[in-house]
Amino acid sequence: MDHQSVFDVIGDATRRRILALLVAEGELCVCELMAALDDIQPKISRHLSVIRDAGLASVRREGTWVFYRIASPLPRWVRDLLNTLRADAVPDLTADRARLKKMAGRRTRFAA
Amino acid sequence: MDHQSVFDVIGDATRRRILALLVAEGELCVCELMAALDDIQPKISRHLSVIRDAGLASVRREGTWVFYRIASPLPRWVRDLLNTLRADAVPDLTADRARLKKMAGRRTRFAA
DNA sequence: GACATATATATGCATAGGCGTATATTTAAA
DNA sequence: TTTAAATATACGCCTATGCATATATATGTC
Repeated sequence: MDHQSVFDVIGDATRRRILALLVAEGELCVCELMAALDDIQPKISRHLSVIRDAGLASVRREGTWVFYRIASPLPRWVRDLLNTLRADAVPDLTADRARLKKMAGRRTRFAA
Repeated sequence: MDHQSVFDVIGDATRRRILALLVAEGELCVCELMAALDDIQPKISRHLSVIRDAGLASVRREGTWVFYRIASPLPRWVRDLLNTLRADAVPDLTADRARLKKMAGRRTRFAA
């Protein structure tokens, strides 16, 4: 676990929004993150790869969907750092969670 | 308190070393930080101005010396963030504190 | 005022990193 | 095996930022 790369990850606002959502919601797929952040797919995907390469998230594939979650276990200082990414530290988080909740047809394949 | 500028501050390794020292030691002047980090004055000074401009440190002048300390009060999330800058998150901290302790003629003017 | 100490800032350079667009890959279904 | 959906990557562009060096600005002493 490289220290600088961890701080590089949380230095970007989009990545903080993603991490804050993963901390708050657990596992999310790329399309859910697109809906929550209201942003385009390549951007979300590229930031996710940065997060993953730093060892902060792990990936699980299910069909065409790819689910990301906070990696575990993590060093204590990294967990502490991620736990600071609450709504006061990431102001977009509240709106992002609201958009996620309203996401049309969310995980319909599971329901079917 | 601008969120991005706070994360910009802690994104730099030198600034994390400075902040970690201020959290651990309290008030320090520029020359003490130069000794602790074993680095040149303009570099330390420039990083200190970034830290100060972000509202994370406050300044007190005493003769030719300028002392920096962690600003107060700070929003909870900022305090939480700064409190993660312990020795596990800032590996240089231990060596930096050791150099500070050994600093020749530290604060002789106070002793005199 | 002249000088020394401590600190701050300006300048030019080099590099890193984020963005949008386009395209590639993977998986499932028909 | 063609098609569609979901995700990943490549490319060129632009900006931001850190660095070293040089210089400027206090502050105190003689």
